[in-house]
Amino acid sequence: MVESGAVNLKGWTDWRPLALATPPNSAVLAETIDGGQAFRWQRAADEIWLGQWDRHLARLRLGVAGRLEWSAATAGTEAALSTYLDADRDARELADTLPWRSDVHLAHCIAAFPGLRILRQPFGETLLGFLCSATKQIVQIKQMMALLAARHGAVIAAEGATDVKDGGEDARMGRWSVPNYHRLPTWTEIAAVPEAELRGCLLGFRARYIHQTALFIAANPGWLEETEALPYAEAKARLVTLPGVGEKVADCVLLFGAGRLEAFPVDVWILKTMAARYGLEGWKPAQVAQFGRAHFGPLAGLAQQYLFAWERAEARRST
DNA sequence: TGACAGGGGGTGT
DNA sequence: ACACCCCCTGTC
Repeated sequence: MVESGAVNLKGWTDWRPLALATPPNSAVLAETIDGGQAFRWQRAADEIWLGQWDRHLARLRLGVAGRLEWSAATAGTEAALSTYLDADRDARELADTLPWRSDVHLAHCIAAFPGLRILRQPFGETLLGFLCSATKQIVQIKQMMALLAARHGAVIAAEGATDVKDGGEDARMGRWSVPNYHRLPTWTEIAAVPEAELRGCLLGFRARYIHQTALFIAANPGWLEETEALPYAEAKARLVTLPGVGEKVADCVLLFGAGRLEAFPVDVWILKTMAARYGLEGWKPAQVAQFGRAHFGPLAGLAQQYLFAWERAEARRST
């Protein structure tokens, strides 16, 4: 347990507007931050989201006139949030460059989720999240991340606000302590954690992959940063050399953690929807990925996210 | 209320 | 193709 560097904070800043050319509605906001790109957002109250990334702790809500508003408990979070949400780019303009004019289904997906964004998360954290993702649903991945942070990540904040309940494991264990917020462990920190303890964070067989990846990254300083800076194809080629990282995970890391919108992750959902909607029955994941990049173009990853959001909504409707 | 299957956003062999 | 882990969810 890492306890050094604790910062006691007085509380949250006032709510302030975050300028977005195309703000999301409530459902699109949820889909953006809690729809499978990121795994560290939770509903703190009705229509208020609490999220963590890097050393930041922030809240989001939709205010009057549908304005997105933020409040932070950490320093420097406004600029970091702007980067995280890729706020300088207009989601509608980006979507408009997709080939929706010749693709009716894509047009429906875009219309259904106006303002959907691709996040720009910290690269290392994104890698950790998607190493956890194999055959796991979002709710389970979020549990793994919460446990990794609570047990092995440095404390980033301790605050006594009453509008946010569970800061992590402490509350679940019924202790009296004020909830602390922890950042995710760095790769160097993970490298120092025995694999058995990682398993204790519900990682299952992923513990071995994460442990070995951590050892490699710790032994090769700068490797992650160099990888993030490389062109898409080279960065992906490097990522897939890590244990537990295949094509799908590498594409997710580059799409959601490096702003490489040409990355087109193909999971079982996309495989199914592409088969059904684009007549690709029997195609293999690599073939569907090639089709996706060719059909959707340089922002194929954004198209993928619209299709994914549509399928998730469809699945919810049928239950 | 509690046990019991079934299946899960992949990767490696 | 199948093992890898084991938690979540729905069901009886």
